[in-house]
Amino acid sequence: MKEDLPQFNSTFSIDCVVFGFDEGELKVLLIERNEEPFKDWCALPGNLVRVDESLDQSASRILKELTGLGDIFMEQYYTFGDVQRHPQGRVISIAYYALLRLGGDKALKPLTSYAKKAFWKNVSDLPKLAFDHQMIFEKGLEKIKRRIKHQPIAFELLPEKFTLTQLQNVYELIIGKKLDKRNFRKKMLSFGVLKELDEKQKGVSFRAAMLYKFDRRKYAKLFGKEISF
Amino acid sequence: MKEDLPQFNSTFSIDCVVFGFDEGELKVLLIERNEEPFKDWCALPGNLVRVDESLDQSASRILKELTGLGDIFMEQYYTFGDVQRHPQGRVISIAYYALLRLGGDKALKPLTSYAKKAFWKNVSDLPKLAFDHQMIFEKGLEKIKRRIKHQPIAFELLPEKFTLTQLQNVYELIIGKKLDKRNFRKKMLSFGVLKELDEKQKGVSFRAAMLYKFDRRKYAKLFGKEISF
DNA sequence: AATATAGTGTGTATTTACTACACTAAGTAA
DNA sequence: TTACTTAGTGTAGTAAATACACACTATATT
Repeated sequence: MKEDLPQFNSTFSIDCVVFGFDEGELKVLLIERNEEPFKDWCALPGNLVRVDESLDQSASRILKELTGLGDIFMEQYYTFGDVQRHPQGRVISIAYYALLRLGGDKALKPLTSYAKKAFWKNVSDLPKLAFDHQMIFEKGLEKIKRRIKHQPIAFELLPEKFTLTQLQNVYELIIGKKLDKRNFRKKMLSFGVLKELDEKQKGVSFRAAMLYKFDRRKYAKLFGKEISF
Repeated sequence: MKEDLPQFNSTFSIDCVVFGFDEGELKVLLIERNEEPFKDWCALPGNLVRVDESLDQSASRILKELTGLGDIFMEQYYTFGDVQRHPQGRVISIAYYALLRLGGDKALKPLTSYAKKAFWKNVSDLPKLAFDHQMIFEKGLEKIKRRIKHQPIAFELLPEKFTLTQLQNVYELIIGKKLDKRNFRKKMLSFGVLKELDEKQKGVSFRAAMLYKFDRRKYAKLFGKEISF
């Protein structure tokens, strides 16, 4: 059974649920497998953990190979270890979610070196996934839904400079309901973690909105006070 | 290196942070190791995962061996995988916390079949721990601190029947600050997940308090509404 | 028997946070 | 210059969280 797997000293793998926000949609990065098992199926990007790397390093490596980017916001959230989850033997998978800035300038395309095909899919329109990746995805989505309510992770999905409307869109998408614009702004600004820039949105065919950025210093000063929606 | 370890097909282990509440203190269950490495050191209870059991099953088994009890509240919370964390080779450890009803009647003693010694220690007074167990413990404590603010896990630390004062004690201990008694009661009762019994505390040298129990049915009906402190 | 202690049990006023809601201003395109 | 689209703002009512004061019960100590 195990002989089919590449030679690493143990069989644990990392799987990543990579979220991105673009064109008002929440997307997730999938690959198409070109090996058995589940050849030609869609799957979450992942790989075996090498003997000489930590779990976080392994996840970073996978993301780097996949996107070409380093320094991506990423967190381990659960480990899946059902006996039957991999048809060729016992493989335990440590799952990470990652949040990626897609918006605006550079429309990020996954690298083809990593897999035959890699592409963004709207979270509300996923194909069937290989292994137990459906479950891994769902648990990941649930986690960021919970987390966004208490911690400032929405910014990780937006470009450096963003408008309050974009920010609100991210919240609405992830939480899954509409928010009142005035209340949203009031509350968001009241946390004091946003910096208003002297700059406006460009290239839009209507009144340009003010740009803001997330101010990590100010956030650090809050020290545990919750930002919550 | 790896040859020193027992023969399981892969080297994953489970480590458990078992919390208990007794005599107004939050305690954690430790063992004294009687094998190398870290012979005679204190450590968190844990064991290797068997090929034919899932992670949850493995954690349940360890808890059963340790306490003799089944059906313990327990949750996986993080996986530790630094390359150097085990001196004899690469061992990835999946960490669980468990909450145990110690209070009142049966003062739970850990079974000696599991380890030479096993004992309860006050969380604020821990000895040095083997491996990276200090970190595993700290992360576990952090997790339940967070969780108790949003989900009804405090009940898992109390006997079936408990008083509101006991419940408040648990909250204060875990959250780490004093709460106003009247407000605590009002808020706690307003969630509607407690059932007042026709029964009072016994064997106390002062006015006996009303007993309550947590009503799982009512809680299930809330469906996502948060209980929060 | 008096007193100190430690716990239960209720009521109310104040402050704070949440919600609902509609218009004007600015920029673009035709 | 007009039509269109999105940005941006304030207030009032309601609900929730907090802070606070007192009365009652039972026991232990002197």
